[in-house]
Amino acid sequence: MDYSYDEDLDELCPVCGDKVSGYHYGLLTCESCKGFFKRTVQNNKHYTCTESQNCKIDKTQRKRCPYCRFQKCLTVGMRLEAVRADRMRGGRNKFGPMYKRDRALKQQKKALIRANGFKLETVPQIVSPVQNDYGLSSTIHSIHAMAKTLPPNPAALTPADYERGPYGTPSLAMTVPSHTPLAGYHYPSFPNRAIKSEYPDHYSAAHEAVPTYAYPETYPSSSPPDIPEVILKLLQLEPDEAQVKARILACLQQDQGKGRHEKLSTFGLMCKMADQTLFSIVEWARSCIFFKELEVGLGSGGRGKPSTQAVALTRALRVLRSQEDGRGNSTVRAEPVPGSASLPPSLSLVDVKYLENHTLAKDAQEKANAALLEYTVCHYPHCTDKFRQLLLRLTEVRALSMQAEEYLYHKHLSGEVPCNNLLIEMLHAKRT
DNA sequence: CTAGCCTTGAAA
DNA sequence: TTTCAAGGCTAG
Repeated sequence: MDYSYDEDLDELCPVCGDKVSGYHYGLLTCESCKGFFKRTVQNNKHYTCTESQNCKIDKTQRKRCPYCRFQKCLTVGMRLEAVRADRMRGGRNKFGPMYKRDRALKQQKKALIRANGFKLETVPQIVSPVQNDYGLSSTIHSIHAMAKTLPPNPAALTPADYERGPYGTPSLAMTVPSHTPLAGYHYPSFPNRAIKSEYPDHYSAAHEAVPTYAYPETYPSSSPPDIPEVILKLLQLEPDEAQVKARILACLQQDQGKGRHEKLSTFGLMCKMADQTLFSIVEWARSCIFFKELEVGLGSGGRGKPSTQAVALTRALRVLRSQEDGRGNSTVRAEPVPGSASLPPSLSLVDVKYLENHTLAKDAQEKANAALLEYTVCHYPHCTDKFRQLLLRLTEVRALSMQAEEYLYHKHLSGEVPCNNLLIEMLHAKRT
């Protein structure tokens, strides 16, 4: 959904734009499209388009081309199987829980918009009006643990998924349908999308060879996946914690093995560890889905100063590259800040407003936030404040981070931080 | 055939 | 008992 529009937009029928009268056959539609869809499916109607099958469907023209209207019904996600073959009236069907969740999601979004006085896309700025370093990263980290406890297959939900228990076993009570969906309707526009009915058809010729429904795979706004795709992708890229730990340990042992005379203080050791952790973060950023598309030119935009954090990260990346070049020295050799560098995408969420490609970066932030919101609404339906709470944790983390930064800087000034420390390089870059 | 209003009835 | 998304009815 596009959050930048007014919330009233939610009240418009996705087929014709008329006023929505409730959930019908899978999503919020107007009364007329509900009726149209019902008539079409119940009576197994097949229309033809006299034009080129792409007629505009709006409130005034929806009567003109039933073919394109029905096509649009399917495209936006109206469900053939919600039309009952037995014509049973009343009651609830298996879509109930889905409607409920969709409603909750919409409400949460609205509440959020209202509560903050502005639109969701600007939410990142509540978190930190000054800087957004690793905002996305920390967000992902904070939910990583939660995600791990979830069932392994979070593919897009269909109503059938609501009927399964938390461990994938169908719950007995739900396996017998109270109403029979209308089977056998086949709409030629989506030949590849035909799926088999999940239920036996008690009423029509039982177990026909090809009892097919057809509808597009997309299910806009009404059936958010268990775990949003964005989050899944990010999770795939999450560095393996054990690996990171092992690397840090190896690095420390390597130093130890060199038989250095000055033994590192605890603080010194921690700096080393932080340094290595920083590498992991930069590495993560380099492969992160959002950043891959971004190409950021520093200093060439003539649009204010480049992000100092970006500069710092540029250094980090150059150091990383020099390591990769095979000289194998794990000691940091920071290079001078380049006047103009092609920044890998990794840095773009850092300080969106200074980046050339800030539209993409903003978009990434929006996506991440939307995904997080969706996730929290789905998985913490009873904790309506979860999303905000998580965002608040981020502010706390940032506050801590800034304290640590101050501390580190003072330590550095008094000469207590080991030289060749990437951390300090970044600190310098930030402060210049 | 359309679309607004009415009736139903299982789930919440 | 209330809800609300199914199906039904019917004037236009």
